[in-house]
Amino acid sequence: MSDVRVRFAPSPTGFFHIGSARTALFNWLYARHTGGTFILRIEDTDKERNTDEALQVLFEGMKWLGLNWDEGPEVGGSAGPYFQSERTEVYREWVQKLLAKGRAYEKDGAIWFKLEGERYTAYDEYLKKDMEKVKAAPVVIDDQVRGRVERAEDRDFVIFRASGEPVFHFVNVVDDITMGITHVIRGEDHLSNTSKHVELFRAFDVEPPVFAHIPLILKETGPGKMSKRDQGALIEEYQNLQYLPEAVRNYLCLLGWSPKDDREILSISEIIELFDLPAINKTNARFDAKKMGHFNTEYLRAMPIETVSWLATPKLVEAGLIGSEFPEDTLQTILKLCQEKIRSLHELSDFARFFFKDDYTIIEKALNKVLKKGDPSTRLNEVIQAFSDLAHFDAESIEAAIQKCADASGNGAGAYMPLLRVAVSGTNVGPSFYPMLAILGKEAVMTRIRRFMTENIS
RNA sequence: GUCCCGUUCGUCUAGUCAGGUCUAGGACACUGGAUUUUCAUUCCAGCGACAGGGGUUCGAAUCCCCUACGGGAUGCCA
Repeated sequence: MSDVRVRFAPSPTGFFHIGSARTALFNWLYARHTGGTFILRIEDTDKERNTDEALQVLFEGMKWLGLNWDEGPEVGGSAGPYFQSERTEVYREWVQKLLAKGRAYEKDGAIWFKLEGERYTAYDEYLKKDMEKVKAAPVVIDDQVRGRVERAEDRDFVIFRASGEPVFHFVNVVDDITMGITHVIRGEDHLSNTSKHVELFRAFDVEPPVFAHIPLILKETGPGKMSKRDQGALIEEYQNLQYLPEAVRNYLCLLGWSPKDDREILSISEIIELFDLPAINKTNARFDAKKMGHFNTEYLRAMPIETVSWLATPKLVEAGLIGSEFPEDTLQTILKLCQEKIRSLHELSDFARFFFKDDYTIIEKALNKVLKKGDPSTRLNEVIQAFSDLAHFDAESIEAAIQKCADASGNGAGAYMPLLRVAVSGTNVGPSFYPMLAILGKEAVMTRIRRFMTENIS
């Protein structure tokens, strides 16, 4: 156990943004790497935006990604409460310290933090008016990611609104002090705010924590950072797509960090061991949905069939394809065939439907393609004949039977396989062909071929 | 406007701190080929980058300066 204490401090907005998730992840990784403590603190000072559902989205997203917290909501801890909405007394007490020291003052009903330095008035281009400015000494931070960064604040800023509610910069610093935070790992969008925060730490006579500002995640196309409206920006989307959380987490780790060798698929324990602050990139990373999908596919393929079955069963039951008593060994045989073909679990119900149900739809395009060449009825009648002679309907026998038809007609097996596949599964894309027929069984295959002929070949 | 941060294949990145082993490596994507007498998988190959300029040096992707471009901040949002 080390004395490292890091925190993830989201404000509940009703969605879990991929950038926030990555910030949470990096904090969690650092805590686990150092044997420190990972704290979850809810920054809900903006009351209107906070609802219980919003909180649940956050908690569920964190848990889904495997980011368990050591202190915070639900688990408690000695530095609580962990909701800023419940820390009003703490903030009142701490703002008094500044007031007493003359480092804060009231104006327009709000409380302002007072910078130290020579004062003058100057026109502000951004605010488009004259403002009182301060020649404050520059703040220097030794950022673990970006190195030495120097910046000077030049205006007093509000720490308590006229409404009586404290402002982000203030509560952030007070909480980091009272919760004993040693390392602040957050998005680069806060880098410019850090001088405000360091000014506050100093005004409280507290040594600031170590800072590490991580790069942002940019939208896939177009300018700017990922916004909640962009495709793939929300963790909920991956949950809905039934992506594997390990895959999402692995991809997120690699957005702004790398193990410094050619490895990409890494177990979480390997990542925990290798992860460190100075190894984080300085450059913003652009989100890539295809690469994210690639990780999911890799993880899915590597998954033990028992796990695939365990994950897939509820989905298949929900889709009405199987009952809960479906034989496990048959299910696993089917899933094994599907596992190597699908890219994500959410494709499974559609992909495997024909294994369980006769009501699969025949895809128009596939049908036309397959009916266009040769003489489909003749081919299928040959197959029916060949199959009816089979004593054992296993993959090898089926292959031999088709081969026999192909040899006899001189057409090649290519004239039979796509046609048969459409007849028994409705599509020209699917699992490995011969094993697939074997699982379906002779009776079902024959019935489906006959039905196909009467319904689709005039 | 001002301030802060950044810039290697289309994208994620290795290499930069400790200059030569870099005719710049890997992955995703894309293109082509082989395998599968189907679709997919797999395998192989190809395409493809040090933002530009100046300097330091025997030697620069790597160090310094300038420019350009990108991102962020500049709220009584967080």
